[in-house]
Amino acid sequence: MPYKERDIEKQYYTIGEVAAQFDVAPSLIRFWETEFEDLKPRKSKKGNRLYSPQDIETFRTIYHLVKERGYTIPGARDIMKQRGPQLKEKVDVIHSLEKVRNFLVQLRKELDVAGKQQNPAQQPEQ
Amino acid sequence: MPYKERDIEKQYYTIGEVAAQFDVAPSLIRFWETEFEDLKPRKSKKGNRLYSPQDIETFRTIYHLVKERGYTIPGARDIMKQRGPQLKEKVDVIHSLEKVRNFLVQLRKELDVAGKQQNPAQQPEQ
DNA sequence: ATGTCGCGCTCTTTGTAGGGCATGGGGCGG
DNA sequence: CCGCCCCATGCCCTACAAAGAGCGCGACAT
Repeated sequence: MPYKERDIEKQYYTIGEVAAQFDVAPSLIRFWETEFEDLKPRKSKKGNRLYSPQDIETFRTIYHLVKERGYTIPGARDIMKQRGPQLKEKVDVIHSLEKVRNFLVQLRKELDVAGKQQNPAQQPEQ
Repeated sequence: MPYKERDIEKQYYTIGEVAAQFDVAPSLIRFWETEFEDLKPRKSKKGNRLYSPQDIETFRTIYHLVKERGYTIPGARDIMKQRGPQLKEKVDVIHSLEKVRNFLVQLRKELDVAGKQQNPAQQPEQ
């Protein structure tokens, strides 16, 4: 397993928060809910979707397959059935690396403010 | 004469033969030719496509990715650039790590120039 | 031999069904 | 009133298929 990060995670997110986090439209999240069995968030009494951190992970996996790897929706469904656990670890690793990257970017900002004179390092992409 | 000529003929397949072998329409093979750089068969003087065994292998790979694994065409193109589906996923991780490493190397350079600061960086949030 | 007819295969260009969402309307609740 | 709910419908590309035209080769007659 990838290392466990000590995040203070909210228990539930609204669809708007999830949409903002991944920069997608809420309609896309609702649409994927009709396409992927695994993406079934809780709902409040009123009917609003309540996304747990686990739901976010599921969404992230789908997002990775469809938007970053180029699977069709049926193709992504198959992969999630067959190689779900293995795949999840890879996605976790990539996500952890992205967090580290964000941290480093922030760290450099602080160092720039403190030192501020030399040419800034090129920021890693992706 | 029959021996030699038959041998030469077997070096190449027509589009109809390839289509029959994979049970697809010739139009699909031509379309994929416009989408995948690697699928460029020789052409006769007349302009007819001549598929070598290597071309057949290339087509088989594309067929596998698009029809059996469920990749989109852009997704399959990306995979084709690599040297194998499993390798590709490893390469993703390695590539990410290399980017982070390059960033860190550059960051260390900056720290050498800037000298030591006691400004404690915060843990990455999230 | 040689015209020529037709058939099968190919070519390129143009048409199109459906996948993958987005948008708009009407309603509700905090 | 803003944000979310649920539909229904709209709509733009992707991923091919169909249409229309041309070549070449065998058969058959000349």
